[in-house]
Amino acid sequence: MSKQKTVGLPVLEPDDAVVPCCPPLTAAELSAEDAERMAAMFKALSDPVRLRLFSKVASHPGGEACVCDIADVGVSQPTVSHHLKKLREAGLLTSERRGTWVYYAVAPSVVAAMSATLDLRTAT
Amino acid sequence: MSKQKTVGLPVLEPDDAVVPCCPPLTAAELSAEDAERMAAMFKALSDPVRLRLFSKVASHPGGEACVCDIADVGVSQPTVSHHLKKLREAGLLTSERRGTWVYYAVAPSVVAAMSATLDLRTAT
DNA sequence: TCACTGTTTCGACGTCTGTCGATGCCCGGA
DNA sequence: TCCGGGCATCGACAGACGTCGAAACAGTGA
Repeated sequence: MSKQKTVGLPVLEPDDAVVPCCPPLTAAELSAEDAERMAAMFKALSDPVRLRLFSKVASHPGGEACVCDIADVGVSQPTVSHHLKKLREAGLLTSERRGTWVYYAVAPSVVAAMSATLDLRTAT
Repeated sequence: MSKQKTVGLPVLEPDDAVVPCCPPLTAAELSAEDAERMAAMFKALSDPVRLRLFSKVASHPGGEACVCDIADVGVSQPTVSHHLKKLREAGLLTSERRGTWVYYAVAPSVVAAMSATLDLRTAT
């Protein structure tokens, strides 16, 4: 819980992350743990500012963008950084520092999992 | 802020509802208004209890269930009712009273729209 | 080395949200 | 008509969340 000040940016290891959690909601009742995990992902997108930030990253060529390119969403930069951190912690974005700038990119597998979870195709 | 219309709760007409809001997040930046609307839908699923309730309804045969069948999620009944109301207001569920019991059903179009919004297939 | 810029972290504040018990409304059965 | 059960609403409270300014950190260029 306490990432002190040792590393600049952990970037969230792919195998330690949030990935495998998403049976379709129609398949069976979610367990309490799965519900907790899924809710955290939806919560990450439950804020307009975060949604716009995510959209800006996702719609950028290559699915990645510099903070400086997306920071204009009507709130202060500390707030932007705060929201990007939330998206990172939810596993929806990854970050990478390249010289002066930090680039954020979508984590396709996690987003695809969310989409699949909402897939209602079950009975035909 | 901007919550003034309060939708009595009458089942939410299909054409007056929350439906058409969801371009894929990769297609273009969300406008502030669209972001607001989408965020509201994600927020409805951003709570573990709501997610379990929704899952219970969605996984029931026919995609509908009586409140009495799904109310066991570890919180009090007023709380269950409160969460179902939230899901209803977000357009994800519809409710219908049948005699003594109230049945909730998923609104497939709205859920499908959310799923489509998260679809990352775009650039290739 | 220093100065400058981009980004994150910190601390604080007001608001929103989930939760509960108590209460009220609606319906079916006696 | 009254009673009883299912569900919604009300009012209140603690905790979480979004927001900001100030400050710290990281890299570049001179």
